[in-house]
Amino acid sequence: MIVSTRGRYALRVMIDLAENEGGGYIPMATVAARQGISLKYLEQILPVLTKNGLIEGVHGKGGGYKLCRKAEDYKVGEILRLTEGSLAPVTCVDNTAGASCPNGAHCKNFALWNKLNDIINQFLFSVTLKDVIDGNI
Amino acid sequence: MIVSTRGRYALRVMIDLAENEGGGYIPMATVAARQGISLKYLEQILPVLTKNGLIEGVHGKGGGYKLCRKAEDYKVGEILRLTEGSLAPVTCVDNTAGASCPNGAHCKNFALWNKLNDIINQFLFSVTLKDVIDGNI
DNA sequence: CTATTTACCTATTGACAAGGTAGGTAAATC
DNA sequence: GATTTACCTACCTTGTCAATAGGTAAATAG
Repeated sequence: MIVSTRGRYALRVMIDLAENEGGGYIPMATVAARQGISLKYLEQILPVLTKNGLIEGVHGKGGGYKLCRKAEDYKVGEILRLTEGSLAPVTCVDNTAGASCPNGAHCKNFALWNKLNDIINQFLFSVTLKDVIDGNI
Repeated sequence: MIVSTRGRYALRVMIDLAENEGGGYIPMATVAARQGISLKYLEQILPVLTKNGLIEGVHGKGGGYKLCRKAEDYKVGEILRLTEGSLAPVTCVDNTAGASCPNGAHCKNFALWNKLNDIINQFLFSVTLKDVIDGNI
């Protein structure tokens, strides 16, 4: 699997925030209930999105989360890469842990995995959050 | 990860068999040594390839393995799907265990995952074993 | 100022797969 | 009959997935 529940849930949260935005902040408990996802689990997935400026979180009563940009200004790949850590389809091309294959230059399969990685990234970084919401795939 | 060592090793074995073929059968111990892969591990990866007619295995002295077709007649995706079981990038579109999402019709993300799955398959089933050997990627 | 609401942080857990190791059996050849 | 090879079954260790649990800190309402 390239995308686990972490990335899938994050995407659903972003879509939920986009579809229900009305200027104010939306508590994560509301989103969790609406989406049928464990609040506690969501709470440990989201911080990476706030730290990287995709969403804004405000404490206290009246607080919650809000998108920082318009839906068309988010690439799906951006959301997934942050929450998943890596979108590499095979360890050989996974650079996140400096783990990419040292033998890459000599391996006949390396070009194959590299191309596969490119294709996946090109797709995921071409689709916006708005595209998903509008069913524009 | 979409492709684990099972698929990667299988691909390397197929390439090794293609590059070293000379009419006879090649013992897996030879391939394992050449590729630096555990023989015991390879032995439990290969049976699915013989059962599905990709390679032929012959017992006893002078035996070993041999490709059944020419290198240009194998699709990389074929080898990987058999050894990995599934190439689905996300459980939502994984049909191998009848596990594909029952809510697919209503889920906004389903189309996204479906397209991603299509793109990956289209690529892997367009590349042949010969393409990999020749660096034609 | 106090109580409440919310985000945010840090373990812990159970299930499962990945990546092997180990030890054998059955078939074919010399 | 001995050796070579494929083939089969069980086990093991490590790590990740998907949560659960129990808190702390900040902000607001009253």
